[in-house]
Amino acid sequence: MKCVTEKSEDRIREAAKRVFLKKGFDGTTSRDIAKEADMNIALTNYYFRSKEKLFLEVFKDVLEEYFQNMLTILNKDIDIKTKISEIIDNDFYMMKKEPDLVIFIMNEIHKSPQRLFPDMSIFRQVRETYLKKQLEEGAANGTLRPMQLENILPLIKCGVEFIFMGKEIHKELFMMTDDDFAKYAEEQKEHIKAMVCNYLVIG
Amino acid sequence: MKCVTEKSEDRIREAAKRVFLKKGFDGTTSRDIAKEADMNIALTNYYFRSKEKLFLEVFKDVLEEYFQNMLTILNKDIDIKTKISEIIDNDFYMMKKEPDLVIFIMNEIHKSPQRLFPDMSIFRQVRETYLKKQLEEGAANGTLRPMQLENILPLIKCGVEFIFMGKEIHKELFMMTDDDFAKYAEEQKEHIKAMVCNYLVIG
DNA sequence: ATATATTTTAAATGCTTGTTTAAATTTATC
DNA sequence: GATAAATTTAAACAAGCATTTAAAATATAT
Repeated sequence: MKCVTEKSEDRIREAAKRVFLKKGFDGTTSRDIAKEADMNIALTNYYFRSKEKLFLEVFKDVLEEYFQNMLTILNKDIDIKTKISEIIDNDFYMMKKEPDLVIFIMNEIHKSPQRLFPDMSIFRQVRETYLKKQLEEGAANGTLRPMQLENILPLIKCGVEFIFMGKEIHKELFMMTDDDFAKYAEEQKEHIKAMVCNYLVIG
Repeated sequence: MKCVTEKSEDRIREAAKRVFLKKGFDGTTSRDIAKEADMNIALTNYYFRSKEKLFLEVFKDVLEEYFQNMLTILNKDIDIKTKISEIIDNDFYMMKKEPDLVIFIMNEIHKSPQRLFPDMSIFRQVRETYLKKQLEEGAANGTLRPMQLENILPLIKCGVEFIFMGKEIHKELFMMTDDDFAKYAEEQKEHIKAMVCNYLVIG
């Protein structure tokens, strides 16, 4: 049933995002997208010229969605333990809200990296956050273990993202139900916070 | 050019593994596999009945390859710091040797978990290793922070696997060449070892 | 050497793919 | 309200898909 208040182009873009996230580029057909948007198949090419171009638009949005909230937190003027905790909490929230997002990004970039990095100004923004300055100052005055942004950031993010990307294999491996997993993930989140802070913050 | 000493069935299986790992199930065609094996297209179905059945055979092998070396290390009678170090080194070695393996497993299971867990006796073996006993004893005598296998194991594995799965995005994000990344990954490996050991081992 | 079974082949099957066409319909402009 | 532009539609396109067929080639057994 069509929502008349919304532009067709946006309807297609949003439908495409849902389908691409779930099935990946190779697993998605133009007809899947048209059906999800409840529109004629020809309209996907009328508005976006090709499946490829539609995908690139969606992918750019998805990649920015992945970085945007983290970027805001990285630039906050808060102490570094709180910052790490907030990044991890945000990651946790994101993985629950959009369980397909990270594995989708990882997989699509892994399969064809060259095609997916056109401008990506968001990358520069991640490189130049306030956290970087905090790390330098902390290392200089001896409160933090000397580490670069590229070393600490993956340590912060990998824990939560890894168990959610591998949710089904972790469930099977450790014989967990969905409820078990939810409780397990909460435990794991606190372990990660403590482990990373213990390692980075001296004393 | 055909290798006459090798059975056709095995040639197809090995070609299929290479292509599936690189392109995923959806991105792989039967013709891709036949071409990689340098054999007639009809032979894939002559020996394996369907692309799906061939994939399931390959996937089972790949999943066992993922767990097998780790399983051996988990059962070694060595102290727990050494054990963690060996698991991480092994992960590192595996990611360099088979860069597509982990993201492939994660992605395929994420997309359709139910179809990929038939018997999986390897999972039980992972659950019942000597490490589990070491964790219980260490927690009992106060040398280790009390943790379950399902909590510590992902912490050990996520660091290395995460940066290699996201190799291309990390290269782009932090403006690294392949050589830069190789050095960076070595650094990161040592950070992970130290961080996990510091957290698990008391004192 | 001949008969049988196995393996390989080229060709064809019917179906799905991304994309395009041209006509029909709706919307905007004067 | 007529005309032009934008949008939507059903239908078709060629190409590629997984799979099957039946004949040819090869290996095996008698």
